[in-house]
Amino acid sequence: MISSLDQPPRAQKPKRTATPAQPSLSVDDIARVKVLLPLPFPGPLDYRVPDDMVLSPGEIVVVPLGRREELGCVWDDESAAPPDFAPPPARVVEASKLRAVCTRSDAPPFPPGWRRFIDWVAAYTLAPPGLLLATALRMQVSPAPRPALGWVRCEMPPDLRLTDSRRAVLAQASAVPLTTTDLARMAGVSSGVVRGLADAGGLRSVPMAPVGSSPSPDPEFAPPDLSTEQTEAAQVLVDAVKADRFQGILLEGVTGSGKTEVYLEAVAEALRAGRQALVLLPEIALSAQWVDRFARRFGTAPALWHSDLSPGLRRATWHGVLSGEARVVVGARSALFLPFRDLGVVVIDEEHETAFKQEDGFFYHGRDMGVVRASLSGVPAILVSATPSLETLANVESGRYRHLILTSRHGGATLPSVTLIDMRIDPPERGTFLSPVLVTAMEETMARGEQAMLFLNRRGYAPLTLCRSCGHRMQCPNCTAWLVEHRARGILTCHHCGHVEPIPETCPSCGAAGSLTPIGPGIERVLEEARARFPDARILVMASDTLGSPDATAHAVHQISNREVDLVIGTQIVAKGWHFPHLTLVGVVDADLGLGGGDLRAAERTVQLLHQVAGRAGRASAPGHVLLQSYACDHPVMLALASQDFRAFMDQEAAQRRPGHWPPYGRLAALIVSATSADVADTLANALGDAAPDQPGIAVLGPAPAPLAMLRGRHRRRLLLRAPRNVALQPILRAWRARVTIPAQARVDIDIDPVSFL
DNA sequence: AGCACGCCGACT
DNA sequence: GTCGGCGTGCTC
Repeated sequence: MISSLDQPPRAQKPKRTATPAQPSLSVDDIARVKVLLPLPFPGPLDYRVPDDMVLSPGEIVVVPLGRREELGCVWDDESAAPPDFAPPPARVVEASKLRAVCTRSDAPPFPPGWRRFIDWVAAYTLAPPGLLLATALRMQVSPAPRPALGWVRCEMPPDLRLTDSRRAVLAQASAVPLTTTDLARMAGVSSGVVRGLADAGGLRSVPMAPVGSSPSPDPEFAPPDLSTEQTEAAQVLVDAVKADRFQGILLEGVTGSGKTEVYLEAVAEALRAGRQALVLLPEIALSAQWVDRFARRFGTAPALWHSDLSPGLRRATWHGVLSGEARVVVGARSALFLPFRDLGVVVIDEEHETAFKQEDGFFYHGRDMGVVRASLSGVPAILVSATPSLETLANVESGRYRHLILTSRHGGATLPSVTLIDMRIDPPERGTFLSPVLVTAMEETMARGEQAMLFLNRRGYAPLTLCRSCGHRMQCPNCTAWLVEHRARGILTCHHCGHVEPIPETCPSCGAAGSLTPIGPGIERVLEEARARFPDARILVMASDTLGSPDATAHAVHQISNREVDLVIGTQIVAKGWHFPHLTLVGVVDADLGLGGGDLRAAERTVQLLHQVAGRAGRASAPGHVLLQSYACDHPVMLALASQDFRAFMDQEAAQRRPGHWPPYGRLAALIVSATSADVADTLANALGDAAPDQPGIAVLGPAPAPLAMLRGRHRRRLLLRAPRNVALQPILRAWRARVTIPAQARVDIDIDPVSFL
């Protein structure tokens, strides 16, 4: 739904040729350059080039600014953003006003594809380009670069005690040094195991070689054993990489169909061509199993990129990407902003995931920007999903993307059966949340020695705490949200701002003692019920707040694969692409949960999430079964899940969105007004409402209090702009914003292509 | 983002 | 009379 796809950004393709640009001579015969500073300016500033200096775009320079000096990046004379949404040109500063560049750094320049991407994203999202440069510069800065140590295999001391975890570590260790973290992650154990093994003499420590000299992934290391269907799809992807031009390709395949193995062939082709590959994952939690698969295919681990890399590794990876020596990067959406020198392919795995949408400070969609990144580099973008987003399907339908489909599960496994449990007919006993039908199925599954999973996308014990005497509801002081009880920790907490308070003895409103009652189930409460019903079952809880680190997640996954667990109870995190071979039953505790709230994409999202959860069942030989507890069994979402006819469901969604020009058949932008005072927020929101654009075809909704009217102590109001697809929103939004004065205490954030309506 | 300038309250 | 609060405004 982004205009790049209407008008693919022209891949100005003097790629692979580092054009040492001529410093442009202006009419007044003074050499000037544009320099982008890491500051929230509307664009780059002009500087004079000293006579004895030659500068090329992308180079890092020090320039004077006011009475201080700043680091900046020599910028291109022309914005790479298409004219329909590029910012208006800045007025030219008189030659006599120009100040001279101080010094030029020897650091390698930022590549042209990267610069075009920064320009494009800034123009598209209405973010100051300097702030994007600022994040890029921050990425490479490391306060404490310390020489990392890695572990390699060595001769075993004869008295070494071997445990299962230690064996797993040894199986991953080789002559290639791996850091403690990576080794633990790959083995699915905690880093303590690695340390313990090393202390016992089972591993030898060597200084890590710099990233550049680590072995490149070898495209011929272990070619996969693919089915006919997979081979055909892989060939198309390989050809697309060979073709070396932009092309959008949707790789759709049922859960367990081996999509990863297929797109890794595109990565292999990029490697053969001596180029780089970027694989975007929605959340890095997926990376442990992913890295494992990658290493089996290519003989070495890829470079990882996510927010909590150690500073040293981050810096090394950043420079490896810039020098071209880091060949494959797998990362979260921020990896888009790495300065790839010679990108050969971009893969966006789980493209339907809303986790790709960044809405923190500045707003962009990682999936869409991934496509733009590929497009600006003139290379294919491969979007991968079992349940593609409506946006991507619309691009397929209109012929902008090519469509590859994998219809069968890999290795002969069959898709799970999906059955609805009508909670109006088979309700759970009073005070419990599992229907007798589900309980029976769980008993039978575990009796067969197979694993079961319960899914509930709600952390904590209960989502609402209510006083039975006066009806008071425990609410967050900073947000328009209920406080969620976490019984294990004895607290009430807000899932939006992190506010924590102890569970009070008496009602804070009427003072009644023992009257506070938990309402509704959270995952802890389901655990309590499961423990009571299955006292002998080995139960594992998987929730983002109980797992904490990637290490802990990997360990949990390992336990499940190893059959150390009978029952898994989890939130959203269990829906990721995990492969659990012994899991045959999935019970969804509250299938209706995501449907409330009036969100445009609530239905689509629920189908995608629940289908993804269902896909965890029956991935090996034993068939899988999925039971959905619902009070709305005739809802289109439930019918789609039961029939597994997603195409019909998506067609229906499309038919609902098309007439009103809702995405992907129209464009949306949200203006989020926020201020510490409700008055200031209201005044500004109303002023924006009065100054709203008045053009045929363009609708403005609001201002209205944001669904979370107060968040982290700030009052929020929203306005929504809707326009037909062929209208670029950016000029309209720029003009709109310029018509009002934004007081210093308030902020207006612009969210182009909003996904969440919070 | 910094760092100015600028215009109103309690201090040597 | 000055030191200093942080409210607008500029930086090529």
